[in-house]
Amino acid sequence: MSQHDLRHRPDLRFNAILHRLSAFATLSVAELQFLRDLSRQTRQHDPRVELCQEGRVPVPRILLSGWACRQRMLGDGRRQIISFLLPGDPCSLLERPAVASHCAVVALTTVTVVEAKALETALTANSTVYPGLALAIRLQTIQDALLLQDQVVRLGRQTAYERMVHLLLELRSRLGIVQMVEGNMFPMPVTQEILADALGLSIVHVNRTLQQIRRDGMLEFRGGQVTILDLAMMEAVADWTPTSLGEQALRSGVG
Amino acid sequence: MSQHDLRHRPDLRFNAILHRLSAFATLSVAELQFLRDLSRQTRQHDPRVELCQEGRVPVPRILLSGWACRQRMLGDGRRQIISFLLPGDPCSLLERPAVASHCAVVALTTVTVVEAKALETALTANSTVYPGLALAIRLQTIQDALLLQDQVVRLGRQTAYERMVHLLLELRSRLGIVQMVEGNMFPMPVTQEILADALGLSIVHVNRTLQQIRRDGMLEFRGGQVTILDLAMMEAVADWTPTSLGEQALRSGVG
DNA sequence: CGGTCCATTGAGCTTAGTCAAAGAGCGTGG
DNA sequence: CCACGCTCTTTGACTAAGCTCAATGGACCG
Repeated sequence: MSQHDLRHRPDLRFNAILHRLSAFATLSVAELQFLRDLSRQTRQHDPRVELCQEGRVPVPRILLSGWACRQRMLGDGRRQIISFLLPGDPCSLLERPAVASHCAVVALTTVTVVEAKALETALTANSTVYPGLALAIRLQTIQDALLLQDQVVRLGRQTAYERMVHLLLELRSRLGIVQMVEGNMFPMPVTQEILADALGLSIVHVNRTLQQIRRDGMLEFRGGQVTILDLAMMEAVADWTPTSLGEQALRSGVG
Repeated sequence: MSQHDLRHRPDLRFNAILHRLSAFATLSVAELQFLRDLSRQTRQHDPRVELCQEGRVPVPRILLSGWACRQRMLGDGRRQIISFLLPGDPCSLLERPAVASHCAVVALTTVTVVEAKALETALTANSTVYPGLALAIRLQTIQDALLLQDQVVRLGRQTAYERMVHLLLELRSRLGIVQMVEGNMFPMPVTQEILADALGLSIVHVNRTLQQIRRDGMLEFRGGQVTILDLAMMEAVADWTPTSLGEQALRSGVG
């Protein structure tokens, strides 16, 4: 299968960062050029590689392609995925060492990352040089906090079925920003074990829940691709609100 | 009973803000005076009052006494408490409207709050006037993010028993910063329903879990006061790490 | 004294977890 | 080309954590 071709064409990979950041602020020509220069130096990592180790001083990066996650391990091996990092997402960029080092960032698929040290120094040294980038990164951080609140609600007060649907809606929404949703399809390159660790469920239960959702005609899930069949039903099931992602709130909060 | 006397003596109430902020940064005499002036104007609210409504433009405040929480409601009435706000905690201070308006802030007890608009303007206008306060507030925000990660791990991967112990350790640790832990006792002025909504459990199960913890000799819980009896056992049960609160990480991240 | 709010208890049920085994898909090497 | 091993998905049977419903008891208050 070649469903990943699109995501691995270099120009479109770069688009992930571009789309993500320009979704949050209007970027000047100079800023776009800066990002372009930045993304010349990419590095690849295999699945399971720790991009940031828990307790280590973090290196600022931006994810170009592939999926990663922030995660925490309990003493006996239980894992909780705090959040997913999708193409275009910065990772420990302009974060205090304290926050970044508090949980590990791990590649879930093969990932391409950009070293963003230059961006970080440019922004901390003089915040007026790239005002658009500064704003975009700040809003990105806010988005992050909102998603974390959603995660808490999911884990605390939603059933397995609702959790799964809600997470899929979140991923669809976020992938849409970086143009990775085509029609009602989007890539989903993770195993059911990973979904289990994100949703606080067992692998077996994730499997059965997904089957139920498919049987109810809400979506298809084959070959690493999700196809939404009944968006309205999914939104009703998951108690989804458009502001759940914070897009509208973000825009209104800027002006 | 008069176990709340201490917390209602004005000078000690003020100490909450003082303790909280000076735990994160060394404050100058001018900064201390600024806080003192700020806390002249206090306002009281009853339990269940919404300090910030979901979707409204938030007013920057600091909690002087009493407990509050950030919460989100689902369409059918289910409630999830995102985080507890304790004395000394700022509430939508220097937060983007987007984040603050995404969930409601509700008083859990009678609360005294300080309007912190003046602090916010002072910090945004010129960040060099009160460098200590600016740093303290920034670190406070970081602390918040770390606690949210802890909450995700609790809800996602810990049992009811572990969750409860872990939350109690978190509260003890946070109350310690504002000098509200005396020996191994601290105030716990919330109902079991509130604990349930914070921990993603039912009221009944919270009740049984607390009983089990008491029976196991880890703590006592009477008259709105918790007494820790076996801290080591609690830390072992909850997989507690000293950096869980981020205190150490915070300090190391500053220098 | 009745009312209200909260804690507690019991019984039965449901959701989700565990254990174990069987397919399915894929890459590799013979 | 096929067999093997690996990883991931799927299924069944059973278990257990936690929920719901319903009732009781205790404390406080007007």
